Amino acid sequence: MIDYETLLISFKKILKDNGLKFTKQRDIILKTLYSNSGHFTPEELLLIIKKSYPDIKIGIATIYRTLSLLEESKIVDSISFGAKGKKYEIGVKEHHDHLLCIKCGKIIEFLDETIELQQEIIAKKFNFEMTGHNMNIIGICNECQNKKI
Amino acid sequence: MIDYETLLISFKKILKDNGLKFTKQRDIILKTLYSNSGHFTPEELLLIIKKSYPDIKIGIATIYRTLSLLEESKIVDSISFGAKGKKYEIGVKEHHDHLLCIKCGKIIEFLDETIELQQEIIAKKFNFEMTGHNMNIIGICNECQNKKI
DNA sequence: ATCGATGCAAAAGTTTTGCATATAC
DNA sequence: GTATATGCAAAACTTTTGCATCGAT
Repeated sequence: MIDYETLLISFKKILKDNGLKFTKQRDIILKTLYSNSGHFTPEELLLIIKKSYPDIKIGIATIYRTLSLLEESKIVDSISFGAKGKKYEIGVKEHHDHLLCIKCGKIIEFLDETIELQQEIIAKKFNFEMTGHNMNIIGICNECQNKKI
Repeated sequence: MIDYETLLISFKKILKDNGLKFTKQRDIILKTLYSNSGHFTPEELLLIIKKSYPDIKIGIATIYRTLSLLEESKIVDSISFGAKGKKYEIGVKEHHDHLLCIKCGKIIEFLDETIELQQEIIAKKFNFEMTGHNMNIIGICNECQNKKI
Protein backbone atom coordinates (compact mmCIF):
# COMPACT_ATOMS: atom_id res chain seq x y z
CA MET A 1 0.00 0.00 0.00
CA ILE A 2 1.10 3.50 -0.82
CA ASP A 3 2.66 5.39 2.08
CA TYR A 4 0.86 8.34 3.51
CA GLU A 5 3.46 10.91 2.50
CA THR A 6 3.11 10.01 -1.14
CA LEU A 7 -0.66 9.94 -0.95
CA LEU A 8 -0.75 13.35 0.63
CA ILE A 9 1.52 14.79 -2.02
CA SER A 10 -0.67 13.51 -4.80
CA PHE A 11 -3.78 14.83 -3.10
CA LYS A 12 -2.17 18.23 -2.75
CA LYS A 13 -1.22 18.15 -6.39
CA ILE A 14 -4.80 17.39 -7.41
CA LEU A 15 -6.01 20.26 -5.29
CA LYS A 16 -3.50 22.70 -6.69
CA ASP A 17 -4.14 21.62 -10.27
CA ASN A 18 -7.80 22.43 -9.78
CA GLY A 19 -7.42 25.67 -7.90
CA LEU A 20 -8.63 24.11 -4.68
CA LYS A 21 -7.28 24.60 -1.21
CA PHE A 22 -5.66 22.27 1.23
CA THR A 23 -7.48 22.68 4.52
CA LYS A 24 -7.25 21.20 7.98
CA GLN A 25 -10.53 19.40 7.38
CA ARG A 26 -9.45 17.81 4.14
CA ASP A 27 -6.18 16.79 5.74
CA ILE A 28 -7.94 15.11 8.64
CA ILE A 29 -10.51 13.34 6.50
CA LEU A 30 -7.85 11.83 4.28
CA LYS A 31 -5.67 10.88 7.24
CA THR A 32 -8.58 9.25 9.01
CA LEU A 33 -9.55 7.21 5.99
CA TYR A 34 -5.96 6.18 5.55
CA SER A 35 -5.25 5.14 9.10
CA ASN A 36 -8.55 3.45 9.87
CA SER A 37 -8.75 0.71 7.35
CA GLY A 38 -12.39 -0.12 6.91
CA HIS A 39 -15.51 1.08 5.25
CA PHE A 40 -17.34 4.06 6.66
CA THR A 41 -20.49 6.02 6.01
CA PRO A 42 -20.13 9.80 6.09
CA GLU A 43 -21.82 9.82 9.48
CA GLU A 44 -19.46 7.18 10.89
CA LEU A 45 -16.47 9.07 9.59
CA LEU A 46 -17.66 12.25 11.27
CA LEU A 47 -17.95 10.46 14.59
CA ILE A 48 -14.47 9.00 14.34
CA ILE A 49 -13.01 12.38 13.49
CA LYS A 50 -14.83 14.14 16.30
CA LYS A 51 -13.50 11.58 18.73
CA SER A 52 -9.95 11.63 17.38
CA TYR A 53 -9.75 15.40 17.07
CA PRO A 54 -11.99 16.82 19.77
CA ASP A 55 -10.75 20.34 19.12
CA ILE A 56 -11.39 20.60 15.42
CA LYS A 57 -14.59 22.03 14.08
CA ILE A 58 -16.04 19.97 11.30
CA GLY A 59 -19.53 19.52 9.96
CA ILE A 60 -21.25 16.75 8.10
CA ALA A 61 -21.49 18.90 4.97
CA THR A 62 -17.73 19.06 4.77
CA ILE A 63 -17.52 15.30 5.05
CA TYR A 64 -19.93 14.86 2.16
CA ARG A 65 -18.20 17.48 0.05
CA THR A 66 -14.76 16.05 0.71
CA LEU A 67 -15.77 12.45 0.10
CA SER A 68 -17.25 13.42 -3.26
CA LEU A 69 -14.05 15.23 -4.10
CA LEU A 70 -11.91 12.29 -3.03
CA GLU A 71 -14.06 9.88 -4.96
CA GLU A 72 -13.86 11.94 -8.14
CA SER A 73 -10.13 12.11 -7.65
CA LYS A 74 -10.02 8.31 -7.37
CA ILE A 75 -8.49 8.53 -3.93
CA VAL A 76 -11.37 6.80 -2.23
CA ASP A 77 -13.79 4.20 -3.45
CA SER A 78 -17.35 3.73 -2.37
CA ILE A 79 -19.41 0.64 -1.97
CA SER A 80 -23.17 0.39 -1.67
CA PHE A 81 -24.37 -2.26 0.69
CA GLY A 82 -27.95 -2.95 1.63
CA ALA A 83 -30.42 -0.29 2.56
CA LYS A 84 -28.29 2.46 3.97
CA GLY A 85 -26.12 4.86 2.03
CA LYS A 86 -22.67 4.45 0.59
CA LYS A 87 -19.58 3.45 2.50
CA TYR A 88 -16.20 4.84 1.64
CA GLU A 89 -12.70 3.46 1.96
CA ILE A 90 -9.29 4.60 0.94
CA GLY A 91 -8.87 3.57 -2.67
CA VAL A 92 -5.17 3.61 -3.21
CA LYS A 93 -4.35 0.22 -1.89
CA GLU A 94 -4.45 -2.56 -4.38
CA HIS A 95 -7.78 -2.91 -6.07
CA HIS A 96 -9.95 -5.59 -4.53
CA ASP A 97 -13.50 -6.84 -4.34
CA HIS A 98 -15.72 -7.66 -1.40
CA LEU A 99 -17.47 -10.45 0.39
CA LEU A 100 -20.39 -9.05 2.38
CA CYS A 101 -21.94 -10.94 5.26
CA ILE A 102 -25.68 -10.38 5.51
CA LYS A 103 -25.79 -11.43 9.15
CA CYS A 104 -23.05 -9.44 10.82
CA GLY A 105 -22.28 -6.88 8.14
CA LYS A 106 -18.65 -7.89 7.98
CA ILE A 107 -16.80 -6.94 4.82
CA ILE A 108 -13.96 -9.15 3.64
CA GLU A 109 -11.70 -7.98 0.86
CA PHE A 110 -10.21 -10.19 -1.79
CA LEU A 111 -8.40 -9.96 -5.06
CA ASP A 112 -8.76 -12.55 -7.75
CA GLU A 113 -6.73 -12.44 -10.93
CA THR A 114 -9.14 -14.54 -12.92
CA ILE A 115 -11.97 -12.15 -12.20
CA GLU A 116 -9.88 -9.10 -12.94
CA LEU A 117 -8.81 -10.46 -16.26
CA GLN A 118 -12.25 -11.64 -17.22
CA GLN A 119 -13.71 -8.20 -16.56
CA GLU A 120 -11.38 -6.69 -19.08
CA ILE A 121 -12.38 -9.28 -21.61
CA ILE A 122 -16.05 -8.53 -21.05
CA ALA A 123 -15.58 -4.78 -21.31
CA LYS A 124 -13.74 -5.26 -24.55
CA LYS A 125 -16.46 -7.48 -25.91
CA PHE A 126 -19.06 -4.75 -25.34
CA ASN A 127 -16.78 -2.02 -26.58
CA PHE A 128 -16.91 -0.51 -23.13
CA GLU A 129 -14.23 1.84 -21.94
CA MET A 130 -13.91 0.48 -18.42
CA THR A 131 -13.18 3.06 -15.74
CA GLY A 132 -13.82 0.84 -12.78
CA HIS A 133 -15.60 -2.18 -11.56
CA ASN A 134 -16.80 -3.77 -8.41
CA MET A 135 -17.87 -7.17 -7.41
CA ASN A 136 -19.64 -8.18 -4.26
CA ILE A 137 -20.32 -11.67 -3.13
CA ILE A 138 -23.20 -11.66 -0.70
CA GLY A 139 -23.65 -14.42 1.80
CA ILE A 140 -23.11 -15.70 5.28
CA CYS A 141 -19.61 -15.67 6.67
CA ASN A 142 -17.93 -18.58 8.30
CA GLU A 143 -18.61 -17.44 11.86
CA CYS A 144 -22.24 -16.54 11.26
CA GLN A 145 -23.02 -19.93 9.78
CA ASN A 146 -22.75 -21.40 13.23
CA LYS A 147 -24.95 -18.83 14.93
CA LYS A 148 -28.60 -19.58 15.59
CA ILE A 149 -30.45 -16.35 15.02
CA MET B 1 -37.41 -16.35 -18.94
CA ILE B 2 -40.18 -17.69 -16.80
CA ASP B 3 -43.68 -16.97 -18.06
CA TYR B 4 -45.89 -14.65 -16.14
CA GLU B 5 -48.47 -17.24 -15.17
CA THR B 6 -45.88 -19.35 -13.42
CA LEU B 7 -44.34 -16.36 -11.72
CA LEU B 8 -47.71 -15.25 -10.44
CA ILE B 9 -48.48 -18.68 -9.08
CA SER B 10 -45.23 -18.83 -7.18
CA PHE B 11 -45.77 -15.33 -5.81
CA LYS B 12 -49.22 -16.31 -4.62
CA LYS B 13 -47.80 -19.39 -3.00
CA ILE B 14 -45.23 -17.34 -1.11
CA LEU B 15 -47.97 -15.02 0.06
CA LYS B 16 -50.21 -17.83 1.21
CA ASP B 17 -47.38 -19.65 2.94
CA ASN B 18 -46.72 -16.55 4.99
CA GLY B 19 -50.28 -15.62 5.75
CA LEU B 20 -50.13 -12.60 3.46
CA LYS B 21 -52.75 -11.40 1.05
CA PHE B 22 -52.80 -11.05 -2.68
CA THR B 23 -53.94 -7.52 -3.47
CA LYS B 24 -54.56 -5.47 -6.60
CA GLN B 25 -51.53 -3.36 -5.75
CA ARG B 26 -49.19 -6.32 -5.37
CA ASP B 27 -50.54 -7.76 -8.59
CA ILE B 28 -49.91 -4.56 -10.50
CA ILE B 29 -46.44 -4.00 -9.10
CA LEU B 30 -45.32 -7.49 -10.07
CA LYS B 31 -46.91 -7.23 -13.50
CA THR B 32 -45.29 -3.88 -14.13
CA LEU B 33 -41.85 -5.12 -13.17
CA TYR B 34 -42.36 -8.15 -15.36
CA SER B 35 -43.56 -6.39 -18.47
CA ASN B 36 -41.25 -3.40 -18.36
CA SER B 37 -37.84 -4.90 -18.51
CA GLY B 38 -35.47 -2.43 -16.99
CA HIS B 39 -34.30 -1.11 -13.69
CA PHE B 40 -36.49 1.23 -11.71
CA THR B 41 -36.37 3.21 -8.53
CA PRO B 42 -39.48 3.02 -6.34
CA GLU B 43 -40.42 6.50 -7.51
CA GLU B 44 -40.06 5.59 -11.17
CA LEU B 45 -42.14 2.50 -10.68
CA LEU B 46 -44.89 4.53 -9.07
CA LEU B 47 -45.00 6.89 -12.03
CA ILE B 48 -45.20 4.05 -14.54
CA ILE B 49 -48.01 2.42 -12.61
CA LYS B 50 -49.95 5.65 -12.24
CA LYS B 51 -49.69 6.18 -15.97
CA SER B 52 -50.57 2.60 -16.90
CA TYR B 53 -53.41 2.28 -14.41
CA PRO B 54 -54.86 5.76 -13.99
CA ASP B 55 -57.78 4.46 -11.97
CA ILE B 56 -55.97 2.52 -9.32
CA LYS B 57 -55.07 4.09 -6.03
CA ILE B 58 -51.54 3.37 -4.96
CA GLY B 59 -49.09 5.15 -2.73
CA ILE B 60 -45.34 5.23 -2.53
CA ALA B 61 -45.40 3.42 0.81
CA THR B 62 -46.99 0.41 -0.83
CA ILE B 63 -44.32 0.41 -3.50
CA TYR B 64 -41.59 0.37 -0.90
CA ARG B 65 -43.33 -2.29 1.16
CA THR B 66 -43.97 -4.50 -1.84
CA LEU B 67 -40.48 -4.15 -3.27
CA SER B 68 -38.99 -5.19 0.05
CA LEU B 69 -41.30 -8.16 0.12
CA LEU B 70 -40.44 -9.12 -3.44
CA GLU B 71 -36.77 -8.75 -2.77
CA GLU B 72 -36.91 -10.94 0.31
CA SER B 73 -38.83 -13.47 -1.72
CA LYS B 74 -36.08 -13.40 -4.33
CA ILE B 75 -38.53 -12.34 -7.00
CA VAL B 76 -36.84 -9.06 -7.69
CA ASP B 77 -33.23 -8.02 -7.44
CA SER B 78 -31.88 -4.62 -6.60
CA ILE B 79 -28.84 -2.82 -7.80
CA SER B 80 -27.21 0.26 -6.30
CA PHE B 81 -25.75 2.64 -8.82
CA GLY B 82 -24.15 5.97 -8.06
CA ALA B 83 -25.63 8.48 -5.72
CA LYS B 84 -29.32 7.80 -5.74
CA GLY B 85 -31.13 4.88 -4.12
CA LYS B 86 -31.62 1.33 -5.26
CA LYS B 87 -33.09 0.23 -8.55
CA TYR B 88 -35.16 -2.91 -8.82
CA GLU B 89 -35.72 -5.36 -11.64
CA ILE B 90 -37.53 -8.62 -11.98
CA GLY B 91 -35.15 -11.26 -10.76
CA VAL B 92 -36.44 -14.46 -12.23
CA LYS B 93 -34.80 -14.23 -15.59
CA GLU B 94 -31.39 -15.78 -15.85
CA HIS B 95 -28.92 -14.30 -13.42
CA HIS B 96 -26.72 -11.68 -14.99
CA ASP B 97 -24.37 -8.85 -14.18
CA HIS B 98 -24.25 -5.26 -15.36
CA LEU B 99 -22.25 -2.81 -17.36
CA LEU B 100 -23.06 0.73 -16.21
CA CYS B 101 -22.39 3.76 -18.40
CA ILE B 102 -21.37 6.79 -16.37
CA LYS B 103 -22.28 9.19 -19.16
CA CYS B 104 -25.78 8.18 -20.19
CA GLY B 105 -26.75 5.90 -17.32
CA LYS B 106 -27.42 3.00 -19.63
CA ILE B 107 -27.39 -0.44 -18.05
CA ILE B 108 -26.30 -3.40 -20.15
CA GLU B 109 -26.79 -6.90 -18.85
CA PHE B 110 -24.42 -9.76 -19.43
CA LEU B 111 -23.76 -13.25 -18.23
CA ASP B 112 -20.32 -14.73 -18.11
CA GLU B 113 -19.72 -18.32 -17.15
CA THR B 114 -16.12 -17.78 -16.15
CA ILE B 115 -17.12 -15.11 -13.66
CA GLU B 116 -19.99 -17.14 -12.28
CA LEU B 117 -17.77 -20.12 -11.72
CA GLN B 118 -14.96 -18.11 -10.23
CA GLN B 119 -17.32 -16.53 -7.70
CA GLU B 120 -18.22 -19.92 -6.38
CA ILE B 121 -14.59 -20.80 -6.07
CA ILE B 122 -13.89 -17.62 -4.11
CA ALA B 123 -16.86 -18.12 -1.80
CA LYS B 124 -15.70 -21.61 -1.06
CA LYS B 125 -12.18 -20.42 -0.38
CA PHE B 126 -13.46 -18.04 2.31
CA ASN B 127 -15.90 -20.55 3.67
CA PHE B 128 -18.70 -18.23 2.68
CA GLU B 129 -22.20 -19.49 2.16
CA MET B 130 -22.98 -17.48 -0.95
CA THR B 131 -26.57 -16.28 -1.23
CA GLY B 132 -26.03 -13.92 -4.11
CA HIS B 133 -23.54 -11.78 -5.87
CA ASN B 134 -23.35 -8.85 -8.17
CA MET B 135 -20.76 -7.44 -10.44
CA ASN B 136 -20.79 -4.08 -12.09
CA ILE B 137 -18.39 -2.89 -14.68
CA ILE B 138 -18.39 0.88 -14.73
CA GLY B 139 -17.32 2.80 -17.77
CA ILE B 140 -18.27 4.60 -20.91
CA CYS B 141 -20.42 2.79 -23.42
CA ASN B 142 -19.71 2.53 -27.07
CA GLU B 143 -22.04 5.35 -28.12
CA CYS B 144 -20.91 7.75 -25.43
CA GLN B 145 -17.25 7.35 -26.34
CA ASN B 146 -17.95 9.32 -29.49
CA LYS B 147 -19.83 12.13 -27.78
CA LYS B 148 -18.03 15.35 -26.92
CA ILE B 149 -19.50 16.53 -23.65
C1' DA C 1 -65.71 -11.46 11.05
C1' DT C 2 -60.90 -11.31 11.14
C1' DC C 3 -56.49 -9.80 10.22
C1' DG C 4 -53.37 -8.11 7.02
C1' DA C 5 -52.84 -4.21 3.44
C1' DT C 6 -53.46 0.35 1.99
C1' DG C 7 -53.25 5.43 1.58
C1' DC C 8 -52.18 9.31 3.74
C1' DA C 9 -49.53 12.25 6.34
C1' DA C 10 -46.19 12.68 9.63
C1' DA C 11 -41.73 11.34 11.05
C1' DA C 12 -37.15 9.87 10.51
C1' DG C 13 -33.14 9.70 8.02
C1' DT C 14 -29.93 11.14 4.35
C1' DT C 15 -27.80 14.37 1.30
C1' DT C 16 -27.48 18.98 -0.72
C1' DT C 17 -27.56 23.97 -0.72
C1' DG C 18 -27.41 29.01 0.54
C1' DC C 19 -25.08 32.16 2.97
C1' DA C 20 -22.22 34.70 6.15
C1' DT C 21 -17.78 34.02 7.93
C1' DA C 22 -13.21 32.08 8.06
C1' DT C 23 -9.02 30.82 6.01
C1' DA C 24 -5.59 29.18 2.43
C1' DC C 25 -3.06 31.09 -0.97
C1' DG D 1 -6.72 40.89 -0.92
C1' DT D 2 -9.18 37.37 -3.33
C1' DA D 3 -11.41 33.21 -4.01
C1' DT D 4 -12.42 28.95 -2.12
C1' DA D 5 -13.88 26.26 2.08
C1' DT D 6 -16.37 25.87 6.14
C1' DG D 7 -20.13 25.46 9.62
C1' DC D 8 -24.61 26.02 10.34
C1' DA D 9 -29.29 25.68 9.43
C1' DA D 10 -32.62 25.17 6.13
C1' DA D 11 -34.17 22.70 2.28
C1' DA D 12 -34.69 18.80 -0.60
C1' DC D 13 -34.98 14.10 -0.99
C1' DT D 14 -35.65 9.32 0.31
C1' DT D 15 -37.52 5.86 3.15
C1' DT D 16 -40.21 4.31 7.12
C1' DT D 17 -44.00 4.37 10.38
C1' DG D 18 -48.57 5.12 12.82
C1' DC D 19 -53.15 4.93 12.26
C1' DA D 20 -57.85 4.85 10.59
C1' DT D 21 -60.02 2.51 7.02
C1' DC D 22 -60.38 -0.95 3.40
C1' DG D 23 -60.52 -5.38 1.48
C1' DA D 24 -58.95 -10.36 0.94
C1' DT D 25 -59.74 -14.52 3.01
